[in-house]
Amino acid sequence: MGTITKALSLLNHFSASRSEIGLTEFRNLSGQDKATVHRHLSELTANGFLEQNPGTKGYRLGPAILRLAAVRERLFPARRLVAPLVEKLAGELGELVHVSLREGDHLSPLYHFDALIHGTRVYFDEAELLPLHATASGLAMLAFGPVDLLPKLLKTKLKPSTGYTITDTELLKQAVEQVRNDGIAFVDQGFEEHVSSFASPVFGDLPEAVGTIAVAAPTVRMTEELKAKIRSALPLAATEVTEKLGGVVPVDLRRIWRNAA
Amino acid sequence: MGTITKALSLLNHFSASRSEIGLTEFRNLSGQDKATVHRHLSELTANGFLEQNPGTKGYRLGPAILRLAAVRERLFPARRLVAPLVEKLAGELGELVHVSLREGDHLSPLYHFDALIHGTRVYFDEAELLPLHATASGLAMLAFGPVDLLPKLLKTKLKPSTGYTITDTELLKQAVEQVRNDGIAFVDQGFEEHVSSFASPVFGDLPEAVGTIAVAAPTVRMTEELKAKIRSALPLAATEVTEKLGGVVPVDLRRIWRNAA
DNA sequence: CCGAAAGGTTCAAATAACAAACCGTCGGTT
DNA sequence: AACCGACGGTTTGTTATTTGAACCTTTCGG
Repeated sequence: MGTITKALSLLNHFSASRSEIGLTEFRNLSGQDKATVHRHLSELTANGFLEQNPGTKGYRLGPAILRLAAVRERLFPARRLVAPLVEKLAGELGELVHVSLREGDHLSPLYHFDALIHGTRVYFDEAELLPLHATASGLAMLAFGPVDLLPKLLKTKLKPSTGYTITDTELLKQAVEQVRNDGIAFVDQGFEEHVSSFASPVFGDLPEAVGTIAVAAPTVRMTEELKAKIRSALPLAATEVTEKLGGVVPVDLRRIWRNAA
Repeated sequence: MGTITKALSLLNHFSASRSEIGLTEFRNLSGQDKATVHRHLSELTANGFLEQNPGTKGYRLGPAILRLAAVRERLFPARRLVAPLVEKLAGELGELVHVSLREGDHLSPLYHFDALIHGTRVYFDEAELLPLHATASGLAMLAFGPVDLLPKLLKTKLKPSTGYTITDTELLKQAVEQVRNDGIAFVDQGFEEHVSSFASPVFGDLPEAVGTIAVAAPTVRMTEELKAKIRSALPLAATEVTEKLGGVVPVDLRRIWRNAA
């Protein structure tokens, strides 16, 4: 792991529930040396990616991130473009829908929306990176993303998120193969207990998935009826998102989706 | 300059007018070695801070930035908090108002708003970092920010943005001293030609400015009448922004502002 | 088919990471 | 008041990584 990756990985420890992190906590979370972590934190702070609370000495995300995000959204307004599509699908299905983009060997939430028509709902943290082997989105990404993604992932140890997470190499290969055939991924409680989800890939201008669109619902609500609705709606939504992002769905996948419908 | 700083500095070359940057262009902009730049770009890409256009091979800002920005805004919703105050002041004065936060030895725009009631208006790029010595915001920051900011800046060569930019050490010291006495900074065309601006500091919980609020107008519109309006309105706005950000205005500055009113 | 320009890759020499020990401060305890 | 442990931060000598000049590869216009 290079210096830059180590430093940037520190930023990934922030989430909705952890807004401020101290030096020792960073050391525990990252498993890196204290001196190294401190130098990285100092350098990130000097560049505005972090700022330090003068009272607690804790670090939090800095203003540089907002500035860059404004640039990114101005130049490539992905969030704004996909938002209406996500909201439409969430409304139709009455369940949580999210679009995520690949970020190295994880998926990074871009936008999510929950119609909030049910009492129970799926908690979704836009700060959290999604693992590839534990989520429906991840399987869709492995099946249709860059070819070296699956081999590379199989070389690492697959960490279980729940008791249902696929951690076996062979099973994962089979699951990905299944998704390649179906054009849609289904995972039952692989990432969060009592949550099941479907996902389909979305594409850029190469025939290689850049992200996914997914529907997640509490497992108890995931009836055959809802599954059928999702299976018929998701490919269309994935196509729309792909088009909004300026990409094209590869012909073979388009055929799979057409035959399924 | 450390590895991390070099890598993160690459991100600062993006702006509204430069959305995609190639390897050679990065090398020219940053002055660093091509191999180094390439490794940095690869590592930033692997972490989702950049993504590569497969067609042009150019790099653009990646999805990780959006994800982190969402976290930052959720945890510390500075943008959302100051927006109404900025818009209010912009409406009252009929000119561009912006709030910026310090990011190392520059200022980083947090939010800006222009009432758009005039035909000509000041162009403001939220992607661009503001230099400390050339802008009213910068002088306000130097006058009321961390004590080592001015000495450190004076050790570097002051780059002129226009023919009016202060580049002389002594003149800059005097200008900052003036701002310390007035509690408000005025700069005439120091950063952009035909644009004049006022700025006052905003504070965090330490008696040390964390950012500024500024009004910019075309020089031709900057009449004595407008100047008087700005001088009376800006300290109030700075106080309000400071309070929104959970900070306090130091007592001595509060006295200066009260006496001026 | 050439040459130029761009992206990308190699291998001695500069630089940063690592581990462990150390300093200063804070809050609570005896 | 002396003691303790936890935390942020710094230092030092050794080890590993990064750097940068040169080299290779691909693309594209003439």
